[in-house]
Amino acid sequence: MSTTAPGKGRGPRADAQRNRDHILDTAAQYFSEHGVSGSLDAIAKKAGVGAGTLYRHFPNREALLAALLTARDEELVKRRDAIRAEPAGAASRLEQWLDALIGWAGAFDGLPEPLRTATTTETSPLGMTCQGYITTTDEFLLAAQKEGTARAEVRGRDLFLAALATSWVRDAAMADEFSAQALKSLTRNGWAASGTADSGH
Amino acid sequence: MSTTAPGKGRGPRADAQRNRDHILDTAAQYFSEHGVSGSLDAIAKKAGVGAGTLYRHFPNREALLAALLTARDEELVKRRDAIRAEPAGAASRLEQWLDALIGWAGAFDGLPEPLRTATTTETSPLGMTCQGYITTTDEFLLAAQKEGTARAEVRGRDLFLAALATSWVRDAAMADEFSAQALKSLTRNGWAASGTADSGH
DNA sequence: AAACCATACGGAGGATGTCTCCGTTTTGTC
DNA sequence: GACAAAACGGAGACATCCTCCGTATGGTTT
Repeated sequence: MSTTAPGKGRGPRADAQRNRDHILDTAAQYFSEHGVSGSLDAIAKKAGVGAGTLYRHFPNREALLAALLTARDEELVKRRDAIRAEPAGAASRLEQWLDALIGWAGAFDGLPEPLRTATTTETSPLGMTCQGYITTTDEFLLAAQKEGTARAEVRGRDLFLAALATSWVRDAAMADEFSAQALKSLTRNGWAASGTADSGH
Repeated sequence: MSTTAPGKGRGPRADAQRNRDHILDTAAQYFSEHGVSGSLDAIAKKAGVGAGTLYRHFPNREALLAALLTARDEELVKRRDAIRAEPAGAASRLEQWLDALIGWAGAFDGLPEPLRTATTTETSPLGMTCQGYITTTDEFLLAAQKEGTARAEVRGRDLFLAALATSWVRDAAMADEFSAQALKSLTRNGWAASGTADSGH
C-alpha cells in the first residue's frame, strides 16, 4: 500500500508518508465497518493523528474515498486483464466485467452513491477513476456488439451506471439477496441481443 | 392538502392542524429546491415555527417525507386506475406503471435513497407506502406474465427496485438525460419475454 | 365570560460532525 | 548543531439533528 513514486522530484517527508498510509489503512477498516458515511474525525482519532492531519492529506470525504479506491485499482485492473485473456465469447467477458464492477462498487456500504455523483460530476478524483472504468466497459461492450450478442444502442456508460445501481440495490438489502441477483439478470437480459438472452437464474 | 379526518374521535387542535399543513407545504418547496437532504431546522424557520413544533409533528426526516408522499398518493393511485382502465396490452400497462413509479420516485432530488432504505427496512411509514406500490407492480406484472410478454422469473419487487434505481441514476445526472432513458430501456428489455423486446430508441 | 387544563408552541442547548487556523514540533539539509 | 521548510495536533467556529421544558393557546365547562 506504499505510494513511493520513484524519481518524481523530492518525495514527501517520511512522517507524512507514514501518516498517509496509516490513515488509509484505518479508513479502509472503518469504512468497512461503518459504511462510507462514518465519521472522519473518528477515523483520525482511531489512526492516532489530529483532524488537521487527516484533512491536509485528504481535503474531504471524496478525496479519501478516491485514494482508497486507487489502492484497490491494481486489483480491478488485474481482473480486467484476466478477463481479456479468457477464451470465452465477448458476451461472457462483458458479463464478467460487469460482475467485477458490481463487486468493486460494493467494497464499502454506501459507496455507489458517491460513485454515481462522481460519474456525473466529472473533474474530481473519483470521477477520473470512473471514467477509466467506463472506457473499459466500452471496450468489452464493443466487442460483444461486433459479435452480435449485445444490442447496438447500449452504451458503456449506461452499463456502468447499471452496475452501480445493482450494487446500490444490494446495499442494505441484505434481507433479500435475491434482489441484487434479479437486477443483474434484468440488466443481462437488457443488453443482450434478441435470441441470445439467458434467464440466468 | 387538508387532512381533516371526519368523525374520528376529537380532531387535532386548530393551530396544530394549521402548523402541520404549513410545514408540509414549506417542506415540499424546500425539498424541491434543495433535495431531500435539506436542513430540517431551516424548514422550521422558513415555516415560521420552532424546531420543536416541526419535530413534534414529524419525529424525523423519514416521517416528514412519508407525510409528503402521502399527500401525493392520490395522484399516483389515480394514475394506477387510469392505467388499469386502458385498452392496451398488459406489457404496455406494466411499462406505463413503471414509468409512473420512476416519475414518482423523482419527485425530489435524492428521494430514491430513503425509498430504497424503506423498501428493505419494512415497518416504517415509508416502508408501508412502498409495499403498497410493490403489490400494484405485482398486479401489472402478473397480467403481463399471463399474457406471455414478461419473463416468468421476474418479481414485482425487483421491478420496483429497478424503477427506484432508474430514478436514482437520473438524480444529479442532468448532464446526461440519456442515461435515465437508457436504464429504462435496459430494464424494459430485461423483463420482456424473448421475441417481444423493443429496442425503445 | 371567566376559569381551567390538556394540548401545542418556541427556541435554547446538548450531542455529533465537518473542516480551518495557527502555534508547535519534526525532518532533512548544510 | 543550526536553520527553514514541511508537517503536526487539536481547539474551536460553524452547521445539523433532535430534546426538553417553561410558556402560550384553544376548547370546554360552569
